[in-house]
Parts: sequence; C-alpha cells; structure tokens
Amino acid sequence: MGIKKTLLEDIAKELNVSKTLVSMVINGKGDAYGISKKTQEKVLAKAGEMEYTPNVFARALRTGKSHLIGLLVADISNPFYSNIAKYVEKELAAKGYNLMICSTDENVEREEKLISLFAEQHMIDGLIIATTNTSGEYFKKERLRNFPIVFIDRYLPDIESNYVVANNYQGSFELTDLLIHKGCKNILALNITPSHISSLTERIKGYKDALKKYDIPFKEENLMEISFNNIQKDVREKLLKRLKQSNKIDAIYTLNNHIATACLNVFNEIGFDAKKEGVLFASFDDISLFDFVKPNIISVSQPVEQIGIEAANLALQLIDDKDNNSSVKKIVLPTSIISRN
Amino acid sequence: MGIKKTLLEDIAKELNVSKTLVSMVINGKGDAYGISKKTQEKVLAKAGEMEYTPNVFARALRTGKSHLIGLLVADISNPFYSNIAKYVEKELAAKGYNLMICSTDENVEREEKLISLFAEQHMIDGLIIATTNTSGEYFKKERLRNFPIVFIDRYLPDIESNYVVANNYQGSFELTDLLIHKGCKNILALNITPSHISSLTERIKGYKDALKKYDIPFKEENLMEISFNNIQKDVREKLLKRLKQSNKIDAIYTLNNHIATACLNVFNEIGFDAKKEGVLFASFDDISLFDFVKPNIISVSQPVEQIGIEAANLALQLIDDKDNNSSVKKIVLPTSIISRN
DNA sequence: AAAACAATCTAAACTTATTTAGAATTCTTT
DNA sequence: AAAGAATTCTAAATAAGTTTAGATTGTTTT
Repeated sequence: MGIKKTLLEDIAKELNVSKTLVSMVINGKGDAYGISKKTQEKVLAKAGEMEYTPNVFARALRTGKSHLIGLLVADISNPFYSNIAKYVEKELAAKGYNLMICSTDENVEREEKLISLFAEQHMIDGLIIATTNTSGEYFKKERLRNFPIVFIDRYLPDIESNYVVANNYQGSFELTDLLIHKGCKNILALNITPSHISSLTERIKGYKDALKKYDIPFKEENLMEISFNNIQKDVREKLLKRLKQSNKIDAIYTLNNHIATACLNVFNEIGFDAKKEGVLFASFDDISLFDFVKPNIISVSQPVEQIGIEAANLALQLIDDKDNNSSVKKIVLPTSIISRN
Repeated sequence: MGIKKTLLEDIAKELNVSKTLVSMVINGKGDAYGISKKTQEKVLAKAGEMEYTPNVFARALRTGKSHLIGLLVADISNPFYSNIAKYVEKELAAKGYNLMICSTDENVEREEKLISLFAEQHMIDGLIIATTNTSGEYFKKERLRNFPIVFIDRYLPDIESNYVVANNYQGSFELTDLLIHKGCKNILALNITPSHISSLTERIKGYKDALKKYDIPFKEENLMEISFNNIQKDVREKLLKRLKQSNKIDAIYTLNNHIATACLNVFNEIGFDAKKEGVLFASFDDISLFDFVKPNIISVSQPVEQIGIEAANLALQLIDDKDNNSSVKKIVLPTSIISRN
C-alpha cells in the first residue's frame, strides 16, 4: 500500500555503513557500542530525513517485547471501566507504551481466549485485567507463570496476585453506616450474580458488618441476587415482590451501577416515588449524572483515576522486574461517600 | 517467561515432516497444497496436543497482516464512543479480528502520532477513527494513500473518504422542529469548540434550517460556543449572562452530551428550575440515565450499535478489497428523537 | 618494529512464521 | 519399461529488525 517504507537497510546504504550500526544508533545504544558522535548524528539526521520508523513486528519478533499492554475489562461501555481505561492509557502513553483495550462481555470463555491470544503468545508485554473468572485456576497455567498480570477491580482469592482495587469493604461499610445513621433499619441490598467476584463479596461483607455494628439483625429477605443476563426483568420481579411484603424497607442499596439504573427504570415504570415512600436510595459506583437523577442517590465513589494510574505503573514495574524477585503488590485504595442532600 | 512456546518446528520434528507442511495445514491450506487428509489430521491433532498458537509477530512480519484493527476516538470515557467501541469489537471478534482502542484526548498531535505508529507502520490492518483533525491534509500523505480508513461520527469535507456517521443534520432539524412545535421561539443553542467538526456544523445547520422553516429569525445571541477545555466554567459564565438578557429563552439545546451535563451542573448550582421557568431542555446524544434526570431532556439518539457494526464491516471490506477499485462508501444513518413527556 | 590495546565498525546468526520453486514418489499411459 | 502426469512433500528464501562475535584501523607501549 502507498509508498515503500524506509528500512534500516535503506539508511545504511545511503550512508555506506552497516545496518547493525544504524540499528544501534536508532535505539540509543550508540555510545554503549562505541559509535562515534559524528556517525551517530549522521544516522539520526538521515533517519529523520527518510522518515524512518521501525517495523514493530520485526522488532517484537526479535526482542520479544511489543511495548503493548493489554487491558481486559468485562464491559468497555460501563463508565467505570471506560474511565479507568482512559487513565491507564494516559499513564502508559507517557511511558512509551500503548494500550490494547478489549471487552470480554462478562464471558469467561472469551476472556480466556483473549488472554491466550494476547498474553500467552506475548502479543502484549503485560496484562491489566478485571477478570470475570470464578477461580484462579486458569492463571496457574505454566504459560502464564511469570507473565506480568495486574488485576484491577476484582482479584481472585485463591491465587497470589498483583492487584489494584478499591476498598470495597470499607466503602460498603461506610455507606451502610450512613444509611443507618439516617434512620434506616431495613436496607434492601440488591446484588448481582455471578456474585463470587471479590469486589461484590466484600461489599456484602461491609454491608453485613455495618448492620452488626448497630445490632441490627441481617434478614435474608433483604439481600437479593440479580442475574447479570437479565438485570431489568429480574430487578422488576424481585423488587415488586419485596415491596409487597409486610416488613417495609426503608432503603434500597444497589451493589453496582448496572442495578442502580435498572432500579431507576422500575421506579419510573411503576411510579414508585422513593422520597414519598420514605425510602432512601443508595448505590456502589458513582456516575456523574447521578447528581441530577430524581431520587437522590447516595453513592460510593471509587478512585477511578488512581486505580488507572496505579495499575499502569504496577504493570510497567512487573515488566521491568523480569526476574520477578520482588513479592506481589496488593494495592487497596480508599473510596469516598457521596451523600446527596 | 514461563514454559517454552511450541513452535511450528517442534510439531514438524515430532511428526517427521517439514514445517512448511505444518504451516500449510494449520492455515487451512492443506487441500490447496495437496496434503493428504491423513497427514492433515495428524498435524492438527499434534498441534492441539502441543497447544500450538502461532507467533503473531512472525506471522505479521511475513504476511504484512496483523488481523488487528485500530479504533481512535477523542475520548474513550465518553459513553457515546465507548458504546461504539463495544459494538465494533463484537463485530470484529466474530470475523476473527481484534480491536485496539486508543483515546486521542481531542488532541491533534496525539492523534497523528498514533496514526503514524499504527497505520503507517502497518501495526494494524485498518483504522476506524473519530478524527479530531481540522483538515484532511494529514490523511493525504503518501504513506496513508490506500490504507483502509473508516471515519466515524465525523468526516473531513476536504477529502474523499469512507465514513459512517449519524444524520446529524436531520436529527438536529427534527429536534428543533419539535421544540418549535412545543411553542419555543427563543432556543439557545450551546455548541462546543472546536466547532469545525462536521457533526457539529451539520447540527447547527439543522437547527438554523428548522428555524427558517417556521420563519423564526436566527439570533446571534442564541448560539454560543463553549470551549472544550473549560466546559464547566464556560457554560456557567455564558449561560448566566444569557439568562439575564431581556429576550428570554424558552429552550436550551446543547449540541452534545458533555455540554448537557455541564448545563445540568449549572442548573443545580444556581438553583435554576427549568420547568418552573418554562424552559425546555434538549440535547444531541442520548444517555440512558437521561431517563431519570430532573429536568426532562428531549434528546437525539444516535444509532450507536449500527454505527459500530457498519464501521467494522466497512473496514473489513476495505481490507479485503486491496486494489481499492470500488469507490468510497458514505454511510449516513438515521437518528431518532427521544421526547420525554 | 612488534605487541598490546582501544576505538569503531560489520558479517552473519537469530527471532518464527509463510511462500516459492522444485524434489521425490507413485500412478498412468503408450 | 520409459515417459509423462499427478500426488505429496521439502529446502531455502523471505519478512525487518537485534545481537553476538569478530574484523579493521589507528594509537600507544616497550
């Protein structure tokens, strides 16, 4: 296509030197290999003039490094992940790395296929992943041992791993605490299945522990599991059923932003006015538009920018630290409560 | 890292055949090259057993094809783009291609750098881009001639190009028409700079033409430019100023979702109740959360899924059609109005 | 002037696939 | 049985870099 690309050899021929020399100079190793300053200048000048850019494949093939980092998330259209993606990319770009973002659609098979394609084949130098897997079994593979992987948002308790997550326990605890302070005693928690995911189990734990702190007994009917594949319908059915029960709820706490949106939809549909009914509405994950939504939403905001930056840097660190002599890094970042009104 | 990867040669040795043969079989060219069925089966079985996956770099180096497609957007954290990304990826995955998503941050230099890295070096086989560039000059480069590029959301009028966009003119026209039908005559349009972008100029044209249709004169004070780098502050200043003027507005029309959010923020800040003031609120770009936002938002929804699918397929088509004998494709998709209440 | 040394550069090997040109074997045909 | 054709397979070239081991050339030392 288009014009022929300039190769190392083209520059070498023009200057009557070897392509070895040109390669060395272009990679900034001129001094290390004792290439004279004069020659180095000549090479760089000619390379610029001829608009030389190295062939990434040839380079990656030879060196085993692509300067690419992969980011695997469950759903790139979820603002939580797309915001993280933005900051990861920004941070990596500053360090000369590029980012490949892929969505697994909360599908374990697809996730494993992508990991196989990217990581096992070394298409990428490192992987940042919000895994959707149920266990760490897959990551124990011989091929992945020592491959730089940083888990974000979710980690797998059954394997030792590097991760960057928000303090889901603390955030959920504080949120529940706040609801109780505002007088709530019957807080309906809507969780999402598959709920084995670490971030969710910790949020549930935070919720239960806050109840315990105030000696409020946890009731089974106040924790409902919503199926990921049918959020809208499931929320409608379960919420309607619960609203009809005698022990009236005084707060609804959705465990992530997907369920929050589904709940809002149901409110609209059935004309449920939370304020009138004296029901507080709270959610884990904050979205900027929550500021303008009809029932006030009390939410837990995750440090998205910081998660992105820390994950990027941890990945780069693991890549540099080839021998992997340092122990795993577990970064847990604080969340903050956004209490509207 | 980890265990040694299986190479073509390893399989060849195990079976006492040449790696040529193994390569042919694995690429599904066994029949074409007259390899016996029996041998083909043996090879495939052994390849599976040894968990062979080809080295993407070696393959790309030799064939000049990476089976990677690049997606360059202004801001991956904008739900409009992240949703498109999701569908593009889904469609490409089904066709055996992978997607590399990058954010340019509405920065022309960064965009050009990324294009140079990905496209000119052929790291990707094709590019899908929501360009932030002011002109098509950069895309006229010799190196990019004949490189498969699909513009989305925005196209550059000064060059012939393949693109997939929403019908911005129609959407804006219909929205303005609707506002007028609802009795509005003083519609404040808030545009975003840099406003040279095709999607924006067409939205403005639609707005003006709808006014014309009803013989409503366009007033300069009803079109304001908001700077992209300082949206919040700029919206506050200009909106406050306009609200104080004598010829009162009866509708606010934000030209994209960023400005809509900024406006909502200002409403909150200054306690502006659009409904009470008899001001309708409308915006180009629909976000699902708009359903629950306090002032009802009349919006133009773009066919995000369709844009993603069409763009992916057009890119693949261009890649297949190497000789580029067919003329450019311009796909314009209809928008729809979401009139809340 | 020969040996030792440093400075500067290069030929060739290497990375892992794909592809071309042709070799080896078996099968027809006369 | 020899020639020709078809079938099945392989050696070697190739893609475009990086790296290793070693070659020049020039300078210093004795």
